[in-house]
Amino acid sequence: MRGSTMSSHPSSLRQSRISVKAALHSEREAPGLRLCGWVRTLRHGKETTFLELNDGSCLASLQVVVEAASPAAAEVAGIGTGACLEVTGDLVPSPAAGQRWELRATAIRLLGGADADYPLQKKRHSLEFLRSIAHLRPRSNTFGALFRVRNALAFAVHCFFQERGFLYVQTPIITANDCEGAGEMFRVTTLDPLAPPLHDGAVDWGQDFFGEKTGLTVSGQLQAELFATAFGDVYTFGPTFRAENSNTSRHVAEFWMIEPEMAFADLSDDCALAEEFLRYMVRHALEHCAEDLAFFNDRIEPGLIGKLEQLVRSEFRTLTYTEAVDLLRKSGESFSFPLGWGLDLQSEHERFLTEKIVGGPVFVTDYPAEIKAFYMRQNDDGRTVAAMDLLVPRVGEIIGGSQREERLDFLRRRMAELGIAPESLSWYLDIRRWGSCPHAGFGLGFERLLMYVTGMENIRDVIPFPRTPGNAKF
RNA sequence: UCCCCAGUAGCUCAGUCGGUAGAGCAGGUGGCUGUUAACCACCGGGUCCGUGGUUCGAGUCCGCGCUGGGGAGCCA
Repeated sequence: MRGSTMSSHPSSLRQSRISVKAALHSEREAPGLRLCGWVRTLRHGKETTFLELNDGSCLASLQVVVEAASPAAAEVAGIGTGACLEVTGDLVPSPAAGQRWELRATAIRLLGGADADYPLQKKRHSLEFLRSIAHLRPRSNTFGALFRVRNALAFAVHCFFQERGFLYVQTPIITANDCEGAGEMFRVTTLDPLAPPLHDGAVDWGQDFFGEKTGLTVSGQLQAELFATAFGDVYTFGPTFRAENSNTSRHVAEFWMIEPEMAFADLSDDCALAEEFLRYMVRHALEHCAEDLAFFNDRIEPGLIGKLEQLVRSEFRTLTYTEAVDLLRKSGESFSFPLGWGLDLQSEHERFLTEKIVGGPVFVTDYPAEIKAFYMRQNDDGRTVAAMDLLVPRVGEIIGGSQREERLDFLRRRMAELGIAPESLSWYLDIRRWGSCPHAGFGLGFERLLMYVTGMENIRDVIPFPRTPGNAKF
């Protein structure tokens, strides 16, 4: 730092400041504390002004008491909700109900004012409105709680895998595979959109930056498989992109996916890992995010904590696809979509399975080969593959995985049936050619996990700045 | 992309049979009060999403469009 104009520069603030969370957890009175944060609400009186200061360190705000006689009073005279303050004062037991500690201000400095147009008011706002002010919604109770839980679970993902010896691999964001069948890709190109080079009337992708047609990844799985055949157990955790024109509460164009891949593992190992993973995430949230989860339990999904505690204790059910279809048939429920062996389970079927028949998470395994991807291992019955979906109430499919086809001839035959050119995936086939091994993995949508853990019902409300068709604001 | 619903003050909403706009919160002023979604009184605040039509007259009825939400498909 240089220059006398920086005498009140932020670094000195930073060194002396303590968080609201630390203040609220204090064991004793503490004079001369300094805090910085944003005013959630304030109540002016003749003798006293009360304001609630929140700095995102926890859900609760700290009540700051400003006596009219104090020099701090002048500074808060004209401020409104949303203003940013530096507050110095003494932490003392609060004489009134509602909070254990409060800060009696001795000095206040306005760092950033907020006028009456500040959109976040001290009232309940709709999630739709908050979505339209995504740059400000982290300052609300719901989104404050949400992004603290998101942070805790992102960290827990790494803890879980690192504790078990999985290698974290960063698979590419830009990729040339477009035959995975996982969804439409966003195109990545440096060609002039108004005058692309042409060859035989079509765009000549050979002249593009990478010398071939490329896009943003729809899955890191194929590359994770390559690493699994060198390191055994690996995982990815990164952004994933789908250019589908999906308009639902469960889909976004950019999301974060967790994809473990295990060598020397079959489908039951895969299910076991998924179950252990989900239980670990939920236990981590219960242990580290108690205050925020209590908020979600009260305001977002009544019974949420009970549901999560139940999940930690119970074993997940597993049904084969064939059993699931039978159970749905025998349920007597009338569905609007047809049900039959060989047909894909519709959302209404999946929801009925997990919410009504099982009443909790359920694996559905061994789907007909025709409705699943080319890389899934073919079962001995000749008509099903070793696939699994994990379904949970309210969210639906949260995990999709499989044992991979490790037998070169089986994989080649399946690709030929589906018209996938072997040259385009020669490296993928090479893994089966030299030192192939049984392996399995799954993909888990991080945002869907957050929906399940917090009870939030729209995926756009569990990611900082959601990307959906027609919307890439912020 | 398809089906359904909605759009009125900064926010949440009401608005009857088609007759020209209302409340609470927020803001301003004053009062009162260890308050805590504070309270009381008064004041300011409107492109009724846009556009075209029906009508003497449209927030209200009809067409088209835009935006948002719910559901479906695709999936994580």
